[in-house]
Amino acid sequence: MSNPELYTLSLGPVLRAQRNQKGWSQEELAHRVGLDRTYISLLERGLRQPTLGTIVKISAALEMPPEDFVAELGRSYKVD
Amino acid sequence: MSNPELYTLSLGPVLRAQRNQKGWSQEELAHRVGLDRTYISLLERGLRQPTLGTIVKISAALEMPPEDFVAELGRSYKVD
DNA sequence: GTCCGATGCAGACTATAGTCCGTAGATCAA
DNA sequence: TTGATCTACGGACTATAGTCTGCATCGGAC
Repeated sequence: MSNPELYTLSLGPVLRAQRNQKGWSQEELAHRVGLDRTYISLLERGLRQPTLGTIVKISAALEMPPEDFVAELGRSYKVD
Repeated sequence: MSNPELYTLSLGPVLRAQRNQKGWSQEELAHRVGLDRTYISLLERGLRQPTLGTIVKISAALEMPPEDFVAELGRSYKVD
């Protein structure tokens, strides 16, 4: 896990795509999920690794199964 | 999210079941995943909320798709 | 009885998730 | 041009993920 900017790269784009599809701003999504607006920004840019609970809350707000996020992440995840 | 001991309840048992199925001790799993033994114990007892990266690493060690963990979690997760 | 591998658990610690300010630049409408 | 909305980003902060050490307990082997 040497480069924290690489191994969450896929989550951000998926999150952003889903959010845009709903036509929501980062602020609107943040409000619906109960997170901070700047944190959504961090997630979309792949600068934060959310906890499982956060993923579940976000996906609930987006009406998207949480497994989809994880499936995306797993796809680009490199172990060392 | 008032009670942190409740909303991760399902992950622990799943993790423990998978580990036992492999016939591994907590220490052996911890070593394979690259985590601390006591932390595996905390996870199995539902006292910690792992990050996505941690889930992916654990499921990789268990040769189990990470989506399965999340599916289990989502099933018992309560919003508020 | 003792020994040993496995687990629970406590405390003190470090790393990072997540919050809360504020500012700046881009875009678009009036 | 001005104003409004959206997003990137910084800094300082709080909450919690994850480590490390050590000790207690429980079973099973002997």
